[in-house]
Amino acid sequence: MAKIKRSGLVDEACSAIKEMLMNGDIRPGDPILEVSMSNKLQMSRTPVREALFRLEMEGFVKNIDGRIRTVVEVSPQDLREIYEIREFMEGMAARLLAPHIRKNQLDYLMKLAQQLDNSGDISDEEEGKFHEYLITECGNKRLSQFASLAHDLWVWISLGDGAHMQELTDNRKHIKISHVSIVQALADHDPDRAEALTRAHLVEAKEQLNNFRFPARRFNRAGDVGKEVVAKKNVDRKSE
Amino acid sequence: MAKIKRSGLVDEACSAIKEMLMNGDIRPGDPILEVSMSNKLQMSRTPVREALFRLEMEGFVKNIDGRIRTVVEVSPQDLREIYEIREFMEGMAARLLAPHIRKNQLDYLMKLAQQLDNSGDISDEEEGKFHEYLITECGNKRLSQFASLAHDLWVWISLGDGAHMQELTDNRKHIKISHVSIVQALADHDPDRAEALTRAHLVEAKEQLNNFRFPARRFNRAGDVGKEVVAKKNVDRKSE
DNA sequence: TGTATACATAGTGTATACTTTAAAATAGAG
DNA sequence: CTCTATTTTAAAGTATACACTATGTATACA
Repeated sequence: MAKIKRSGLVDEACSAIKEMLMNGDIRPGDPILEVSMSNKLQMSRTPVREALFRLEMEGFVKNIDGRIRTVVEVSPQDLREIYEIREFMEGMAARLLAPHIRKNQLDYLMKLAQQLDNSGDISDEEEGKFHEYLITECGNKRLSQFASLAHDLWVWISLGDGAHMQELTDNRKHIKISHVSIVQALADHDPDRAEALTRAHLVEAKEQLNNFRFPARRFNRAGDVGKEVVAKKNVDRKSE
Repeated sequence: MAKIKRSGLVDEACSAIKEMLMNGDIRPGDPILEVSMSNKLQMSRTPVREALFRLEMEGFVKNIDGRIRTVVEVSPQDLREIYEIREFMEGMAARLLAPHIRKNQLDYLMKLAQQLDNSGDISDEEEGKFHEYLITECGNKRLSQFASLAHDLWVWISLGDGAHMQELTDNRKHIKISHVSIVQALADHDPDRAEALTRAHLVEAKEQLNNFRFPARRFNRAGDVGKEVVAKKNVDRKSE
């Protein structure tokens, strides 16, 4: 019997570190050292190393001078880039989906869209579901992969400033382009309209974001990076 | 002064393997074993391993059952996906570039575009330059990165069937949407037109491709994969 | 002869020891 | 006292040894 169980630790390390990122245990600018991380995760450097490489490719970690790895600090520029990519990717997904979309897919999307449009209180999860469904069903694996990566990054960044995102959520109701209209375009097998509406929907959302000022630095750290390296070494628990 | 020279071998391994791919020394379906590769490259498994992970993320290598890595076999589906991504990415790049494009950028592009449109004999390199310039100058680093990756993949795939690509080149002249018209849209700072034309240009090129039938398997291997593992092993033994 | 089980093998996953490098600290000279 | 050169050191890069697992093969038994 094929037991596909290989390569456990690197996946484990990867998701553990991602969780630390999501929880805010490690924050932008924080150094990530192979040894201390491997201690923390109770494994050797090797799988941690690989996990860090992966996270680096995925955009969570950077290697500024080729020496010490740190959690990336998200600039307004980065935010813009990631949002732009979402716009295009999801627009593309809608376009690709339009010609071939099946009835059960339409049913699922329409149900979700109606919920989203009618409910004044939109949860990020529900909203995410809609957009993610377009991505995963579009039929282009590579696109799905890259877009879901961009999505993960976006989620992480969003977590960095809860208050900001709250304001955004409160103002989702002002978005004029409805989810239902997107689904209708899909139902009509109209790629141009599907793409245009999806993208416009996200552009509107972006403008909402802009109205509420992107913070210049979304994760404000009190400490200095250089100092923190030393502190990290001496006692991993000391954070302030 | 600071000599940024770290992590030499993994880069070396990466480009060496990529070159093997480009040269056709290793072909789709061929197994890639860490040990034999590290012997071939005169280095230990560790950097080779990392290089292979990177190449796997980049889409050149796959790990079918979680055990043995092989060079990916490009299906027509894959081809379609990669081309689709190019379409959207380059369209996106043109859109992003349009509002802010500078005079010297326009000058460069226009010169190139005129060469491309006038010359009946279009080299892939020249054609590539134009599209790559859009990508690199669009101002979205992440897009650039992903798109240039897709570009590399495309180049590799293209190399797999010279004859096919020759036919394509011969028929470039039939493409109706000129490069100059794209540059004009950029000069007018018209994002919609820039995007639409760029994408349409690539769609046309794709249709040319379709006219000449995508081969179902672009790299026809005589041997069987399983056999080749054994053969490879024996050869390596001999060389030692 | 066919099937199941045990053993051999080969290849990756993981740990660890060793090497290199760059940054920080310290000492020495101006 | 400051600036530079040298030593120290910490962290990543690299090599290698070891562990685990799946697959293939051979043998024994039905």
